[in-house]
Amino acid sequence: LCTLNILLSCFCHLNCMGSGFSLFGNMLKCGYEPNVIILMTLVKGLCMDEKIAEASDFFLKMVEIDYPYNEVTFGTLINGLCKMGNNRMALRLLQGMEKGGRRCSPDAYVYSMVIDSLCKDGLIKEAFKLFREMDGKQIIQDVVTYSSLIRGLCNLGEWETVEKLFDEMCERGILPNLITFNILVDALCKERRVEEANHLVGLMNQRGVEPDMITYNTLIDGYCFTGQMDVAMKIFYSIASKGHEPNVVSYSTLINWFCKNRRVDEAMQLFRQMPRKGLKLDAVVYNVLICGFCQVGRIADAKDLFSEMQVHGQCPDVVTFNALMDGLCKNNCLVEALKMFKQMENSGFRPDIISFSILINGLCKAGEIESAKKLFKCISSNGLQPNVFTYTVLIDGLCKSGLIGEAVGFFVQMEEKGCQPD
RNA sequence: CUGGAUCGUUAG
Repeated sequence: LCTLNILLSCFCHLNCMGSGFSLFGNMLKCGYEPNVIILMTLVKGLCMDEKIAEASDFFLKMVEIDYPYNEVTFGTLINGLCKMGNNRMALRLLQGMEKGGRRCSPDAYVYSMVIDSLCKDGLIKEAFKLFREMDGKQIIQDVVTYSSLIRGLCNLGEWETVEKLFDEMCERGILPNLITFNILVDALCKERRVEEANHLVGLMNQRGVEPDMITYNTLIDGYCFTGQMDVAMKIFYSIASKGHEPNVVSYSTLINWFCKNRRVDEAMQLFRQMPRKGLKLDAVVYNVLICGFCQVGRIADAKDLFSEMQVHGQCPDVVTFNALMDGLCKNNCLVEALKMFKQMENSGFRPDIISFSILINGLCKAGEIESAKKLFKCISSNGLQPNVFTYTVLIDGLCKSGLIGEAVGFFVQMEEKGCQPD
């Protein structure tokens, strides 16, 4: 095991986590019980992503000097795993805590992290299992544990359970805090129940929980979402009287909705106010506007913003490129979109599944079915998986070109690959 | 002084 671990560390050093994982897989197949150390090596390598070399160095030293890893070390690592969406490993590590040479008892922190992560994957049943497991281990759930679960349940629309949990936590003296309320306010808004959300904000005030900028931004987005931009603007302007100042998110929320309603020039006005209010323009605001201009066909303006953001020191990201590529595709500039795809890859940005879907869609709509299929094949070699969107644009393209047989083939394929048609 | 939950942006 020791030898294998060193090898594993080497993979980490070399930034070859793929090899690291296959080694790990082989270890399991050969019947080795991975110990805490092995797992931590693996995790650390993953955690740091770009900083793998340093992380491994550090960890090797930890092992050498029998560094007293503890609940916090575990917490850091489990958190890293969760953030990467690797629930399986996070769970393994959670279970491994008690088994290591130095026994660590899992605490509410690690449990909450994993519960939260499971919830974000919609695995509410698993999350509840852990929640119960805590009871068995006499680990007392706290406000974070409850808030995470509540958020997960909200996302699944399980409101009855939400209410039950909310009451339960109150009864146990675990009082909902600002974040708990913000979660609920947001969930109500996303269900278009904005008035209830607003009412809840009143209620939290009564309970002595002061709304913060996140609360107000959430409401602003909710009112915009339900077509009540006027109400949203009122809230926006009333923020100052509540002792806060609108921040970047407040602005980008409104700008986004002006764009969505094709009111790009008003969006632009708000945008130009931001520096005067001392707000730093971030990549998101730029992305919102670039997308807005593309959607009304003002590609030139979108490109201007693309340059401007770089001048202002904001690095374009995948979203920026995707928005522009989509705009180009939909405005008969397919060739330029493809050029941008190359430019993105050359400047070290990894296209995501959305990039591929956009281009496949563009190719299909331009009648370039063959190229679309070719690009579809490239998806897996980029370490990505086609999703419902990807399949849909391709199937649609095939159908519209009369290639029904091939379309059916992809339909079958998507189901086989566990991608649910919607 | 170390680890956990909440708001805004891109594709059918």
